[in-house]
Amino acid sequence: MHKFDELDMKIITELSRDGNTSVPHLSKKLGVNTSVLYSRVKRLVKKKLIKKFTIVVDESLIGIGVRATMGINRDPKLKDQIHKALLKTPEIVSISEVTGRFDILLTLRARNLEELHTVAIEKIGKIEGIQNTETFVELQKTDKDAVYTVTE
Amino acid sequence: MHKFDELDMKIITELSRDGNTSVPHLSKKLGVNTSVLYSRVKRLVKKKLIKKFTIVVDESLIGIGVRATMGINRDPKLKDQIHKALLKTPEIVSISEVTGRFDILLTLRARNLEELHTVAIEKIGKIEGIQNTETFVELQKTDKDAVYTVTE
DNA sequence: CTTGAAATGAATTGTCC
DNA sequence: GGACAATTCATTTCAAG
Repeated sequence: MHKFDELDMKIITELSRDGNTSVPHLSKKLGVNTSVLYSRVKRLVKKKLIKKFTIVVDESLIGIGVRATMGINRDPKLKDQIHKALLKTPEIVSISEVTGRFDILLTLRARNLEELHTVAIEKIGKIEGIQNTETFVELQKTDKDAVYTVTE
Repeated sequence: MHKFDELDMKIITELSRDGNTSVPHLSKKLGVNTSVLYSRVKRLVKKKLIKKFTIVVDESLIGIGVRATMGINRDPKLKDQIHKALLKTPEIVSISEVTGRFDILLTLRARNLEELHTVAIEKIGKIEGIQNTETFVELQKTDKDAVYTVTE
């Protein structure tokens, strides 16, 4: 995979930090011509290295006070219908099938611990085929800024 | 917290989906005046409900073949220095302190299983005060689009 | 306070080197 | 890939409802 070079990595690193900078501004920062940067960004979007532009929302400001990860074991025969049921649960943010002690790891958000508890017991715990759940309530989270480099 | 209304929620939902739409375009979609939308977006950024604009990168295209979650138990006395050591490990994407069976959940990325294994054993496992680790390799992940609504 | 439109300024595209 | 000119678009401002 030699499709992307160092400049591409710099572009996605910068856009990860601030996806709203204008191309002319970024071109000055990176010391490349604006025309070049326009075609690069367009290419990165076209090749899907940039999947999408988005925003990061501070959910604590709109009443989301609790985030948690939940480990789940399930009946393998009911895999698909469980996945569908999880998709329908609005408090679930992501669903990962994993190796190891659990079959699935979920990321959840809720207004408070009580609501989280209700979701865990009343909604997720009652999905047919879910054998046991274990909840890890997030106390503090640190996200790192992604820095991309050429690796191959 | 009655600071944000339905229009604000629509704005952040749309910008989550596409953080690159122009304000005039969005104003047509939402049926509100551009002037209104300009002041709204500015306010949302100022109030930090929109933490930042960013991009989503498809890491599989640049050689990141494996993602995993790792549960860790640690010596509580060495909490801070462990956190620092984890911050320095480039393969670690996020660090969450949690309740339950583990003290910390990490998100990791690596080029392949071998590299993940090396990071787990040689880097993370050798940090002083880390008592045991358990790795959950991601086989398949589903992320949901966030949809924000007024909740209070 | 809200809307819309006009004026400004900046971003984007295309062309040529 | 780089420079520039032509164009299009976003943004601010202002005036009227």
